[in-house]
Parts: sequence; structure tokens; C-alpha cells
Amino acid sequence: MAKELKEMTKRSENYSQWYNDLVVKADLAEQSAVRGCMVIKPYGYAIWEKIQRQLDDMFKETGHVNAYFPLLIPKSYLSREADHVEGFAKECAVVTHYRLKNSPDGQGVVVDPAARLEEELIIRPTSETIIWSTYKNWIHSYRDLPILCNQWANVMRWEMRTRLFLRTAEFLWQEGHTAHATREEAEEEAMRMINVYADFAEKYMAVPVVKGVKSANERFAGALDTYTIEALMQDGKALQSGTSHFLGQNFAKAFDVQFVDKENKMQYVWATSWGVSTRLMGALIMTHSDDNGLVLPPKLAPIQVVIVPIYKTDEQLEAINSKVAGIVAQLKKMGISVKYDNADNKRPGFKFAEYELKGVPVRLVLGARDLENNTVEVMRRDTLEKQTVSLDGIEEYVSNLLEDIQQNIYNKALTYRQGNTKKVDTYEEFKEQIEKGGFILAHWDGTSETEERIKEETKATIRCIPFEADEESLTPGVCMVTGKPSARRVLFARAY
RNA sequence: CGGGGUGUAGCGCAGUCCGGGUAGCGCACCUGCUUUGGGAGCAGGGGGUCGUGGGUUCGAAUCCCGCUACCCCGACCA
Repeated sequence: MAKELKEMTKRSENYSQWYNDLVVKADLAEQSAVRGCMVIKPYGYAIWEKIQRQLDDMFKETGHVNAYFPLLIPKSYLSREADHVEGFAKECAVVTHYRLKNSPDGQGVVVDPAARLEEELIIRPTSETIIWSTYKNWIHSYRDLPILCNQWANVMRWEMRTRLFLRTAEFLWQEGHTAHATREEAEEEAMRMINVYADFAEKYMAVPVVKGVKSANERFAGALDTYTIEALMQDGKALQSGTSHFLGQNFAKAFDVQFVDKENKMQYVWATSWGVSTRLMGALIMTHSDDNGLVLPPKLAPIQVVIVPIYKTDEQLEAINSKVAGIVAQLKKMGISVKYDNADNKRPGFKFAEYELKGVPVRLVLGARDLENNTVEVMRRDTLEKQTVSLDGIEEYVSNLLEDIQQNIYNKALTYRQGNTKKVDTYEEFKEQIEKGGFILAHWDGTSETEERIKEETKATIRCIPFEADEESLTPGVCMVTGKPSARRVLFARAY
């Protein structure tokens, strides 16, 4: 078994394979029989809940409220905004009938042809259209603005190819949809939310991200500007982890959402939308995990501390139980989630491996030997280091250790990203470097044609034009492909 | 939709061609004893219409034809 597991986890170079083997075993998720959809198992869902709760707090702090809109969208809504329909039409699931009937040949059921819908319904791939058709009724005056709504929901995109966590046909996400009286206010909102995402990624997920704006080619269908956070995975590919869109007046015009301003003039509303999905769990896994399994940041780990007893006799177990009870109570009081696993149907070694696979940040092991010495063995998941420490003040020790782990895995990921971000100046160099993976900062002439050509020839795309850059990167240069003038370096990578 | 691959016990696979002949292995599961500071050992046990429909044959997991599901690579994309 040990050997098999090692085989299994030594596959980090191929993440999709790794997901299927490791993550399923780690009880996070499994593919469902429904094409490209995923069943999220309890442990995986617990991680999602931690993500949800934290993000939701951050949304509330920035003045947002939650609401819910329908799953099904009339087909005609989708065609109101030209770019939007262009972007999503090809990947929509369509509801055409509302009834089944017994098959004439007596075998099962068939779709009742008499129950055809007059207008087909689309299962939402995103909710801009249904929300803006609703906002039309909510907005009449400048006094009705702004509207700052968020929705936690599932959406469906009939992708040609799916990947566990990163691109499932159905996925869970949140989508914020805001309406504003002025362009400036909407632009500020879009920027505010990409910053919220970046904060969340770095402070909670311990995933360093590059904030920036998308090029025209990579922009959201229907947006004037798309802001993004881009993370670098351990295999050298980029992962777009969250986006915030400044939608201008496109949807207001498409759905005729106007308000009367202070001067009694009709004005179209300005919009934003922003979202992150269960893809974040993919980012979490792919950024930190190692060959022993998941490594979770303490702030998002469903179980932060696991305690394993080691005993030979019932008397020893009793003694350990009562000792541990005090530690558990104290840790819980400090807001630390702790699991005491004294189940006697699994051996200690098995438990050690299992909780490492699940990414539990800290493990305490308490045996008869420790009771005598008033000590405990502490193992940290990020470095796998073990240390025997005194039981006096153990709660404080663990609390500090959790913070240390949170910081350490962030630093580790940041160091990795820095080491895999290169500046190149010629296209030959670029082609060579892109094969090695990682981020590349290079000059580009700003045209879609050049971007398209680079994508075709190297499979690399412009991940974003970063907001923050060193002075050299902001110095004008020449495009590595065409030699035309370039204002600054932009960020390239191969992406998921 | 193109190119490749795979469907055999809950999971992972061998057997499939050369050569058709009692359906196997590891893990998991059940029972018992011994174990417990890194995925326990020994002994015994249960579990499979070999993806599916047809054909060839005395006989098909194996050969032939069709269908189907899933995985990987590409086009598409959070």
C-alpha cells in the first residue's frame, strides 16, 4: 500500500492524472458520470465553504449584498448583447422540452414531442443577461443606484474538453453584478473587486498573484475592460484565478436600463461583473501540494490541527484522552479547528499518511512516552519537520506555528514564481524560454495580430498587462516579434 | 469534431496478438490471533453475465462486424 501510494503521488508533473488519483483518494472530488461534471466530496466541499465564508465577509465589508437569480435564461436574452452571445453561444446547454412520456415501445421514457417549449431556455453560463433584465425593473432614478449584488450559484458551460477543478462543465462560483450612475464609479468598483480577489488569494490561499488588465483578445465577452489575477502553478503554467469586468454601458443598452439623473436627464447605467469559482480549489491544490498530497494554508484548512494518540493499553488511552481533552478545549477556545482521532480501527502510521494526504497543517502525536516527559511531537505539513516540544504552552506554540506555515507556503510559492519569471527581448529567446514554463515579461506592439501570431506559434498568451511593474519593465522598447514600438513589457505564459 | 488509448470484483491491473479450451493478481472487504512512535503480520474467507449487440466456432474475455462509455493530445474556454 505504501509503495502504491508513492507511485500514485509521484505524478505531479501531470496534474490531471494527479488529480484523478490523488485528489479522489484525498476525498476532495471525483468525476461524475454526467459529462465533465464533478461530485465534490465532503472534505473538498468543506474547503469550498471556507473559501465562500471568507470571500462573503470581504464582499459584505465592501458594501455588497447577496441575491439569487434564475438558473434558466430565455434564449432571446442571450442575443441582446452582440459580443456576449458571440462569446457564450457555442457552449450553452439548451432546454427544449418540459415533459417526458412513456415510450410507445414500452421501454423507458422518451421526450414528449408535444411538450416543446415555444422559446428554448438556456442553462446559465453566466448571469449578466437575466440579471440586467431584472435590474431594468429595479432602476428608475439615480436614487436607486448603486446596486451592489452578489450571487452564489452554479453555472454550466458545455466545454469541449473538461479538467477536474479547472474546467468542469458545471461549476460553483460567485458572480457580482453592480450598477452605477457614473463611469468613474463603475471603474472604481471593478478595480476594488480585483483587489479583493488578490488580497484573498495572497492572504488566505497563500497564492501570490499578478494583478493586471487583459488584452483585447482575452477580454470577457461584452466587457470594455477585464481585470485579472494570474497565478503560476508548479508545472509552469498560468492559471487565471479571478476576473473583474468593467462592462461600460453595454448591458444597460442591451436591456434598456436607464435612470433619471439629478438634472432630470435619461442616462444609461454603468456596470461591472466579477467572479471566482471552484477553480480556486484547483489553484490551491496546484500551488502548494507535494508528493505526499495536499498542503493547505491554515486559514482555509477545514481541520487545522489533528491529534493522534499512540497507546498499547486501554489505561494508556484513557490517560491520553484526558490529557488531550484539555488541549482540544484550549485550541478550540482560540478559534483553531482541531480533530482528535482516537479511532482504534486504524493504526497510527495509517492516520499520519491520511492526514498528510488531506493537507492538515499541523499534527500532534501523543504517546505514553510523552505523558511521562510532559511533551508532544509536533509535525508541520509544509516542511514535514517533526519536533518534540513541551506540553506547557502548547496551544500558543501551535497557534504561532499555524501562522508560520501560512506565511511559509506563501513565501515558497512567491520564490518559485520569482524564479520562474523571466524577461526576454527576442522572439527566439521567447520560443526557447516558453518551453521551460513560467511567466515571461516581453515587449509587444499592442496589436491583436501579433498576439494571435504568438499564440499560434508558441501556444503562449498574454496573461495580463500588470498593474505593478519595476521601472525597467515600464520603459519603452520594441516588440520582440515585429520590432515596432512597445510602451512596456507585458506578461506572457502558457495557461490552463 | 480530428488524432491516440482504455473498458475484466469496490479500486488498480494481468490475461486479449504470435497461440480460442476451468477467469487471475495486488489493494480494499469479512473472521481469528498477534500487533500499534510512519500506510501491520500470519492463517482462512466472500465477491466477476470480462462495456454492449450481433456473427464465426463443439467451445469466445480472446477472432470478425456494429454500437457505447471513459481517459489523453488538439481546436474552445473561468
